[in-house]
Amino acid sequence: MKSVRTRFAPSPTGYLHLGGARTALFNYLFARHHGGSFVLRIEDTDKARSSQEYVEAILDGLEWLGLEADEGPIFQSGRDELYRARVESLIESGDAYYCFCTPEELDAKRKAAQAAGRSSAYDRTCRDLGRTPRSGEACVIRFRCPAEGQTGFRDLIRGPVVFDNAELDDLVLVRTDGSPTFHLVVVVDDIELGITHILRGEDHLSNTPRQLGIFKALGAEPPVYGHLPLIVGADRSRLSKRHGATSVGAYRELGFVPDAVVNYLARLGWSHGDQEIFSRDELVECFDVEGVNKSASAFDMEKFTWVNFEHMRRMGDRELADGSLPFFPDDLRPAIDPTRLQAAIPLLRDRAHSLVELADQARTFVDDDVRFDAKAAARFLGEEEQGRLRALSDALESVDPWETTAIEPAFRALADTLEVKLGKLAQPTRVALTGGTVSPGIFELCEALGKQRTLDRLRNACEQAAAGTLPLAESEA
RNA sequence: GGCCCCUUCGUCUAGCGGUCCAGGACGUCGGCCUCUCACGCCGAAAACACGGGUUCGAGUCCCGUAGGGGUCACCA
Repeated sequence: MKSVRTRFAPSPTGYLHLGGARTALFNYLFARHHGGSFVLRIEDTDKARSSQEYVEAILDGLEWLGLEADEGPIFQSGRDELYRARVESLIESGDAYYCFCTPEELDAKRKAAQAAGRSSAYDRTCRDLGRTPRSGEACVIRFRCPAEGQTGFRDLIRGPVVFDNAELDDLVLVRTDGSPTFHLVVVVDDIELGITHILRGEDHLSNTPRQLGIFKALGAEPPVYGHLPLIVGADRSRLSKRHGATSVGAYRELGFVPDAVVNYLARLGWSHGDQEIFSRDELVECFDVEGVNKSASAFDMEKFTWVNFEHMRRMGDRELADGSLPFFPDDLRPAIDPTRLQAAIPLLRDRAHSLVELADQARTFVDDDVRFDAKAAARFLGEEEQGRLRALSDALESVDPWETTAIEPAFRALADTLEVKLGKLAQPTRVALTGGTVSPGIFELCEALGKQRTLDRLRNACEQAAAGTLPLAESEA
C-alpha cells in the first residue's frame, strides 16, 4: 500500500476560520496517524480575490496551531505550465472542448431555465461543435462530462455515494483569460503531488464526482475521499460572522491556547469513546476516520471554554506565564518581573478559563500600584477593619518563615484574640492587598506577595483609607 | 425547485440487534467544602424526529414521511 499523503488546500480569500482549521487538523492527524505526510497547498487561482495578507494569516494560523506541513506551501499561481499541458491532453483526447458561449448568453439561459423549472446546468451548446478558436476569439475550455451512467465512490466517512452523470455539468476548466479554474488545478495538483487521501468539508461532496471524471479522463487513479460534516452555529446554520468570532486568530486573542483549540476542533465531529481531553500525541495516536461523525456539529463556546480551562491547568507554570504575557496592558508589560508572575501561576491556574483571565487575575501579583474598588473599600476598609488590619500587620511582623504554614496560624490566632470569625479578618485583608474582594486564598496570596509587600500594602491601605485618599480603580465602562 | 447528505439529552457525543426503563462531557439546577472567588466532590432534571416494515427481539437493519443542511458560477 502506498504511503498516505494528505493535503490541506485553502484559498487565500479570507482568514483561517474554524472549519478550515479543522479540515487541516483532520488531514494532519490522518497523515500522522498513518505515518504519512501532510502537504500544504495554497489555491490562489482566483487572482482577484486572493491576497498576500490572507496567505500570511493562514500560514500564521496553522503555525500557531502547530499543524506543520511536511511539504509546502505550494502555490498554484506558479504552476500554469503544468495545468496547460494537462488541458491540452484533454482537448486532444476529446475530453475537453472549446465553448464560445458568452457569460451573458449563459446567464440568460440559466434564468430562463430556472423560470421554466428546468435544470440550470449548461445546455452543452458547444459540446459537439468540434471547433477550435480563431485567433483572438474569446472562449473557455469545458470538460466533457459523461452524459449518461453514474459516478459513485466510497466515501471514507459516508460510505457509498452515487450521482447520476446527467446531473453533472460540463464545467469550465480554463477561463476566457486563459487561467485555470479550481476543478482543473485541484485534480492536476492532487495527481502531481501524489495525494492519496482527501478529507474536506461536506460542501465539496457534489464536486467529487466531477473531479473523479477529470481523474478518469486524465488516466490517473483518484485519491480516497472523506467528507467532513460542517461546523454550524448555535442556530444550526453555517458558521458565519454573525455567530461571533469565526477566525482562529480571534480565539487566539481571546486567550485560548493552541492545544485547546486543536482538542475542541477534533472533538467537534469526531470522538473516541468517552474521552474529552486529548493531548496532541493522543490525538495522533487515537485519530481514526471510523470515529468521525456524519452530521453537522454546532460550535459551543461554553464547552470550548471548558476545554481551554482543562488544557491550561495541564500546562507548566513557565508556559502559562509566558502565554499570558501578551495579555497584560502594554504599559505594564515591560515592568513585569517574570519570577513574580511565575510564582503566582499555581494560585491562579484553577481559576482562569483563558489567558486573558489569567493575565487579569495575575495583575495584582506583578503590579504594586493597587487600585481599589470603591464598593469593596467602603464595605471592608472602615475604621473597625482598619484597626484589625493594624493588629494584623503587627502580628505578621514576627511570622517566620514566611510561608502559609506559619501565616495561617498567625491569622487564626489573631482572629481568636479579636473574637471575630476568620472572614472578618481575611476579607478586609484581601481588599487591602488586592483592592478587590476576589482573589486566591488569603494565606497563599500573602506568601506569594512576600512579607515586605504584604506589610507595605496592608499599612498603605490603612493609612490611605483613614485619610480618605485610596486610589480608586476606574469603574468598568 | 433538481440532486446529494444528515437526524440519540439545550450542545458535543457513546451506542456498531439482546448487557439501554440509553452511558459520558459541557451547560443548567440543588447540596457539600469554604477566608472571597474559583477548583473539587455529591446529586438532579434532560434525548433515541415520526410512521411502517424485517426480527423471538430495533436507538442499532430496510422503506417512507417530516425536519435540517449542502450544492447547482468563467468562486474555491
